[in-house]
Amino acid sequence: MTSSRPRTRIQIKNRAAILDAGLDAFSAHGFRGATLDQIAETAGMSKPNLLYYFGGKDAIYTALLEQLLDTWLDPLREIDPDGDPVTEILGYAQRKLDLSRDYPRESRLFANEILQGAPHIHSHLSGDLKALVDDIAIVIARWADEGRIKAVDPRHLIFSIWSLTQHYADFEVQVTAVLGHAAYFDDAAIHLNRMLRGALEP
Amino acid sequence: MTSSRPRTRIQIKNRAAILDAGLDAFSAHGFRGATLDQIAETAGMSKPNLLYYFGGKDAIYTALLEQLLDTWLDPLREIDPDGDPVTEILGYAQRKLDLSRDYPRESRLFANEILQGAPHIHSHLSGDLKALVDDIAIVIARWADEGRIKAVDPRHLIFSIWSLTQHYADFEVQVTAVLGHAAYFDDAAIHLNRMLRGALEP
DNA sequence: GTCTATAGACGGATAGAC
DNA sequence: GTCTATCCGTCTATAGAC
Repeated sequence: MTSSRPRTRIQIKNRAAILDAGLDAFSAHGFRGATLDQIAETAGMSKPNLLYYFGGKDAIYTALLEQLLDTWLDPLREIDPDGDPVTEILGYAQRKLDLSRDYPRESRLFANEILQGAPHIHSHLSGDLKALVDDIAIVIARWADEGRIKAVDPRHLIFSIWSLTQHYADFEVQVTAVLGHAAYFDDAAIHLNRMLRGALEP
Repeated sequence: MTSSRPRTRIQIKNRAAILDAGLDAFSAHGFRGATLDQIAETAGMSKPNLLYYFGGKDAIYTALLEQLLDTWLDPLREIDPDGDPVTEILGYAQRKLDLSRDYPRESRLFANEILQGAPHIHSHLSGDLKALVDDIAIVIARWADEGRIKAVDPRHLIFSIWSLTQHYADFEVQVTAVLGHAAYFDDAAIHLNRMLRGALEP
């Protein structure tokens, strides 16, 4: 454990408020662009009080990233090697799209971190993430070999699903501006389903 | 004109050095995360000297964005409404992928700006960009109506091409970490070609 | 055109009273 | 646990010599 466990109700409540405010700030401005003043104000407490709960700016950011990485890859782990290939891949894409709709701030936090060179999580990318992708890539390659989906580069297919789905959270401002309205996730789901089906079904 | 034209050779050279250094900094850290010290050092001059050429941090950033927006949409404008639909769309995707390969910093500059809410270019998105996408969407819709490509949501197809191609510049660190190597653009081109062909050909 | 020096605001973090 | 006051470093930008 890097930090002591919260015990009292007020500790739990304040830590949660800080993390939520931090997510607002870091996802909107990146690590260097966010300020403790801003986070403290959003969380409804003074800056020294905020620093009573977290050792510093870095500690808040790190806690958010760890929390995120812990759950961000779950949809990928849920792919069933024994399931129907098209169903499994489309289901994965849908779960990722759901994440973009339900947790856009988390998506943008992650995007900011990667965009700026992933200084805090580089080892995670070439460690856990690479290992997991390698595993799934074997499954997808087998499906292609068996002719159950079209020939496809497994890793680039995964990149495609990441980019297609995360785009709706990370570039939300642009999507909304171009469409002229904000409620686009149902249309996006239909579109992605059709596109991926066309690209994958033999 | 918002700024006086550079005249002497040394002015041209210094302004170019500043813009290049600014592109480095802003694309890597976002607007608020980048510093003038960093830009001045990369450009090889003192901070006051840098400010002799540009009015301030904002002026450098704005100049970079204007320069970028001016050329960023050219590949989209090159789509020929009278050409072969699949060829035109795949050609567009390839041109966008070339941009990600040849101008990754510009892609990340744009991504940072959008990710952080597009404060400097919001009017451009709902103005010029929306108008251009609306035009192309009509062409793509006609192609679909004529049965020359599969039924597809034109605007979401454009989003898909943007996300698929820009991902290779914006998430370069992650792509490299997962693949274990850096020279992936040829593979990406083959993959995108196959995927889009499968998704589009009737 | 380029520099040193510095103003003035803001950033993260701490001291110490309550 | 929470606050006010404050330290100190960094940031953008300017003054003014050369």
